[in-house]
Amino acid sequence: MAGIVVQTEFFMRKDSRLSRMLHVLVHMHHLEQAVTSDNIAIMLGTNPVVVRRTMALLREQGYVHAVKGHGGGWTLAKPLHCITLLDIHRSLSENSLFTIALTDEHNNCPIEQAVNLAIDDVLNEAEKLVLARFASVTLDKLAVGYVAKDAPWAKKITPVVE
Amino acid sequence: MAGIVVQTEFFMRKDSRLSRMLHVLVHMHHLEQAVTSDNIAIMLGTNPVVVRRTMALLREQGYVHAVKGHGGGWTLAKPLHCITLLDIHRSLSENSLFTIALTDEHNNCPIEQAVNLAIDDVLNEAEKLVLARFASVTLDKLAVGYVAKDAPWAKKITPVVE
DNA sequence: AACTTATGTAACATGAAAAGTTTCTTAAAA
DNA sequence: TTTTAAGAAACTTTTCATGTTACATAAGTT
Repeated sequence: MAGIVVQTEFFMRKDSRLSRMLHVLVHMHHLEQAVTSDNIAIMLGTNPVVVRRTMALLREQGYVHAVKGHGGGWTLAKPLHCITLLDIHRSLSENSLFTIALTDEHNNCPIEQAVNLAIDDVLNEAEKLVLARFASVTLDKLAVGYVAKDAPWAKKITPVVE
Repeated sequence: MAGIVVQTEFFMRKDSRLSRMLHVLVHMHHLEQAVTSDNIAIMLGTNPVVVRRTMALLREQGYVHAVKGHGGGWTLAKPLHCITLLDIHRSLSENSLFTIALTDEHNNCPIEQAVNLAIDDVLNEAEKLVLARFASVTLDKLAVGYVAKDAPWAKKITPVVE
């Protein structure tokens, strides 16, 4: 974040985990019960192992809670208004926000330094803006008044008979 | 750039072409003679075919000129003060600046829409900032008073004997 | 004309990390 | 004991800038 970030030979694919996890967290809030990795996977059109892997990063930071066994699954560990986009973003990745990489082929070339500095200045400012904006949005602002208990990925709720 | 950019399943590695090409263009200005792809490749620590492939994108936009055959090579087609960082950036890529991708797993889910809109708002504003800054920097501002005629990648200049 | 130098281009291989998958272990409730 | 669920290890897949090999084309030199 400070100075010239050198990332030659460092590659990164597009990362949709932020979008996916925010989506999941808001649905968890509406459901108000534990959701299994299998159900989340169906919801996201992916695999439960992918879900566990990604959710584990949120668990490590204390935003969700996991319970094993029958009736277990994932629950929110904090109310949505206590979680920001930045919290989730930071939990998921420490990588650069940008697809633009600088070079360090010639550490002593003043032209390369001038080029990298010019690019880095711009990207650092843009990153600051993104992080500040992310910090200003709490997840409850994404929670529209919607409950999808009947959606195909929603956990089947055993009807209370009689 | 407008609305929600949907890019599930679209991946992207880090791209150092902007940094590399700016570096090359400024050096070309200082050298004031045609530079071969081989020499640029040595300068960048890469392959002449990679150089041709990338430089060709700049040639298509009229920023550099290529001459085949003996004594040929690459030259600037415009003075540095007529080229901006944005010009080069646009010549090289139409891809997203960001490593963050949105999802479109559920086009009709208002939560996904709210999530994507929140992220997209932030990224769009950051992108505007980056492009505006890139547009404001002309390459002559990167051209420090440096000439590296003796650098290993610099074209050997036949000394004028007597 | 033959040779040399250079770009142009096609057709491959490579590398990194998220994503996807398979298989197994562990824990907890029924 | 069986079922349900997370946890985890060990893979494969995917994308695209990058790297590489090989050959065609063009232009100056001898």
